[in-house]
Amino acid sequence: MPDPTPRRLLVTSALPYANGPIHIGHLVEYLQTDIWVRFQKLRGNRCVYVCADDTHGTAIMIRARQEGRTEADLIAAIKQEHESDFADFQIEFDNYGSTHSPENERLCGELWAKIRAAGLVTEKNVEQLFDPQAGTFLADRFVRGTCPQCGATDQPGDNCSSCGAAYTPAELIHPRSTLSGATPEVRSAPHEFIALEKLHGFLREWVDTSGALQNEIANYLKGHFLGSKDKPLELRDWDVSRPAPYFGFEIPDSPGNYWYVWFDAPIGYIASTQQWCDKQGESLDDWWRSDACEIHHFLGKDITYFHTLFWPGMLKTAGLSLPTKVHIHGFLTVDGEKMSKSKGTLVNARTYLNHLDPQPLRYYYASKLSSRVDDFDLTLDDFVTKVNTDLVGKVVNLASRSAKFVEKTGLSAKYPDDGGLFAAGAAAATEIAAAYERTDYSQAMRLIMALADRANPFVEENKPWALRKDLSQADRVQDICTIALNLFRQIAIYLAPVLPRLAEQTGALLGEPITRWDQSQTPLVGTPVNKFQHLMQRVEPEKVQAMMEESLAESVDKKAPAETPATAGNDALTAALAKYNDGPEPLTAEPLAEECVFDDFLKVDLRVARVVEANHVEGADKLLQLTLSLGGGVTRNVFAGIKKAYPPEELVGRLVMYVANLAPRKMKFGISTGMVAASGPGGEEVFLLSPDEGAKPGQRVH
RNA sequence: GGCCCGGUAGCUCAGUCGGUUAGAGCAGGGGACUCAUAAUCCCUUGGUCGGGGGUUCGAGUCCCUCCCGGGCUACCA
Repeated sequence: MPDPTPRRLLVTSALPYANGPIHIGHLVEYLQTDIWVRFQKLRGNRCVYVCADDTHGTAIMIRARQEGRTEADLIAAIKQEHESDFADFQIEFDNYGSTHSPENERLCGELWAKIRAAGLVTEKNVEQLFDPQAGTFLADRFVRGTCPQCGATDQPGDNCSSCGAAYTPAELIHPRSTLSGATPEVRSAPHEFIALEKLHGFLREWVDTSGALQNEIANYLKGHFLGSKDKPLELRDWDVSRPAPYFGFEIPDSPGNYWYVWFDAPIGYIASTQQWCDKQGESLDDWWRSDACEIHHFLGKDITYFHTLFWPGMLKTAGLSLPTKVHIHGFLTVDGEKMSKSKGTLVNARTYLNHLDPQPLRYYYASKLSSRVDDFDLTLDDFVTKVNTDLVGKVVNLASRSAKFVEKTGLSAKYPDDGGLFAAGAAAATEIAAAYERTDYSQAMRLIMALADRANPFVEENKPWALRKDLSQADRVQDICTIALNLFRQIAIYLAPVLPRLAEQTGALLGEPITRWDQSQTPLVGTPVNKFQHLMQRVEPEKVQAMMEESLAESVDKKAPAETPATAGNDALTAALAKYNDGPEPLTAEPLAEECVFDDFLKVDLRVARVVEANHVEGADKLLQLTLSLGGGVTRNVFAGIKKAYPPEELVGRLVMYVANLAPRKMKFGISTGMVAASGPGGEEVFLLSPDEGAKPGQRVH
């Protein structure tokens, strides 16, 4: 049952920022959207899914600078990563663009002109901190200093994490730029503002009556920004420009000023549509200036503000279509906690893919997502059991237990009496479709699994494996498997938006591709059945474990270099570091080794040992021969390359660090058993390690 | 502090307009089966629906209040 008249739908996901990789939190949104888009296409609707990288702003500019490359270079590389991550998660965009595109620049200019013509633009001077060393204005988060209220040091530029006071970065005592460590100065520059308050009436009307927003979102907007009807709040002017230098588009009628990233980002939706239109020979007006086209935005609750006030305001002023629906989702937690880099729970898409197939995550998210703004939890144990039980145990099992019995005969010519199972499944299509339509995927998944729960007992009761032994029952076996496979196929169709690969494989198995929702209404009969192949692998807990470990390892790797500039933020630490002024050469010469686990460390048996003899070695330039005591009369013979740094007589009696279980090594002058630990590049610069007073020979170091 | 969302079985969650003995899946226990990726099927244990009060013939559901968790926001509603 397709919709009576095909709808035209333009669908967007929020634009990921070109400053980092896609992680499993982002994926909630792209998977939610992709499932919806696939559902719409399966239903026969005309649906176009556009997205783009969000590339502008100070953060990108700074990062490019730090990495010594151009912004264009940086954002091109990130875009490639993003696109391959999405593709490998089976997220299919009709167009994936960039906000740094000619189409976007042109459209920004067009919208800007309309907004200016409507009299909404005002100019005001803004005092902002300027980093004289980096030569750039500083966003609040690039400034840290001492809280003017409570005196806590190293606080962010907008509010104090200690006492909660709110202030401007200019009010900080001892402010410092986190970019250069320099003391910023206050500079004044003209900024362009959009007077949103002039659209107050329109926005209130839209929030109240358009039906585009979830209830809780409408409440939130009224509570925080619009105010109640009898007690309206004033909408603040929106600062939409940034002075140079800024990576973005220069405002044509305000030279030296650039559009703020949040001005050009949503316009990126239109620009991406434009690119798609150009490729398809379509007209942009049919998508952005047509009542016949629905516009659906999917985004996270963190950016509600931009998409539900500014964006409709901009669209309205520019004479473009308003969003039909803004689908706002909550955040992902992992094992009940906020995702955290340091805990490794903020798993990158690529890290996931290194260990697991995308379909389990697609299904798991679907089974948890509703049309509400609630957060939901990725419970790792639950993830494993749910996916394995539902998809492998129930759904795929239907095919895998019946397909091979009909490999030779194919499906029965006529659909047999199944006691109404297929018809009941067909009837469920309406309810399942309605759940998908309102993005209540968890409900859809429950309804679909209920079908699988009815199909398996059918196979159980009819025992094709037993009947098969009786040749006279061959037709009956074929009938039973025809039913089982059709029930399976019906489920695969319903799951196709979530599990596109399974749908493809099902199409291949039964010789008819799954392309339309209404294929669920008619059983397949009289067609051959291909050789059955595994349709899905179960999720092994060990792989999930390995993924989490890799994720944790990544977060540790990245932390070390990132912390170097970040120390500029901490007064006491900065002072301490300055006092000792240790240079970077040793670390540079020999970077930190790959992480190992404690068990790895334990493999090395480090012991305290006493040097009881130390002798020159005849004919050796660098070596001394040492006899080490581990106490209790246990001694070891070691050749150590420390001759140029230590005269033997100075060594006798002292304690050293001894690598006790190193495999003995035959040398020109004898066998060396283990080694003495020392640092330094070698030659005269060798520094033996010794334990503090009190250590005893033979003690293990750990 | 304000606002919003939650609290239902060990876990993850359904529960329509207030309507009979509160449901599912997983986990636990017992059994069956052996076609299927140790998959499947049948039976089964388990809940003062966060506490208290109220409205009602009847409350998981509506109202008040308190407690707990999460989110947003911040001296402004």
